[in-house]
Amino acid sequence: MIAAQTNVNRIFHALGDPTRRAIVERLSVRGPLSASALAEPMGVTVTAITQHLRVLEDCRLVRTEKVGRVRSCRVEPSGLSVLTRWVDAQRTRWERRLDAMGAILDESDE
Amino acid sequence: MIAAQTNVNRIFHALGDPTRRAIVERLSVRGPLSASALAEPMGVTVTAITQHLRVLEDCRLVRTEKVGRVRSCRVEPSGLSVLTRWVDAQRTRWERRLDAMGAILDESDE
DNA sequence: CCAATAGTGAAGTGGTGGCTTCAGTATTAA
DNA sequence: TTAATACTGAAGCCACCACTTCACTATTGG
Repeated sequence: MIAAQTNVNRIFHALGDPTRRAIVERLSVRGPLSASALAEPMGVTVTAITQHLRVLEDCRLVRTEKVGRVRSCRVEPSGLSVLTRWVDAQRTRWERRLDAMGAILDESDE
Repeated sequence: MIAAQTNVNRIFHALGDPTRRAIVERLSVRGPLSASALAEPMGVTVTAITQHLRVLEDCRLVRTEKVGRVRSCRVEPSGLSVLTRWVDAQRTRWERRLDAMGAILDESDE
């Protein structure tokens, strides 16, 4: 529970940065890419990309693997489910509240 | 398009902050709340809440209305759909890429 | 009217985070 | 072996942002 909470925290924080979101988007379209391949069109240093990759990997949004001297990066699509689960939870709570309000109104009708 | 992009930006940034996410969560469970009612259990000043509310309102995650001297706040559930749309888009792209890879493999099989 | 309540605006502070440079390591190519 | 490539670690810089305090306005209850 608490672990899940902190993971929600980290995922939202991770995707709150445009560059990191761009990395995820890019990895979704083009397949596995190296760090330098990611850096090139983004206008940042490879060092910056490495740092972002660490963040994305920590919250399991991206999986990387070092083969030889190049780090191969790919999305971990299941990582996004944390996001959908959070959104769905909000929706459920919201609807539940509406239902409860409806029940109260019905009651006062009787 | 670009407007949508910047809105995605703002929504992710808005929800990247734990306090703001707590506000959204709390408003989903308990109905409309005042700024001070939001501040009380969060351990922050009412001023801080006001600032957060402005951010949440700017990206249409929350709707507030000042009645008398109290600002009544409620969630705008449609605001979260931007989030689900983004996640779905990533999933679609990812699956499309897998399909394309499959097609290539099929081709080389012939 | 007076006091209490609810919120707002401005300004300042501290911390975090994204980015850079630079100096290094490990791998690959010639 | 030498040179080039691909990345990594450390350290520093700077901008942003969450938060505070303080002074103020607007509303409401006695």
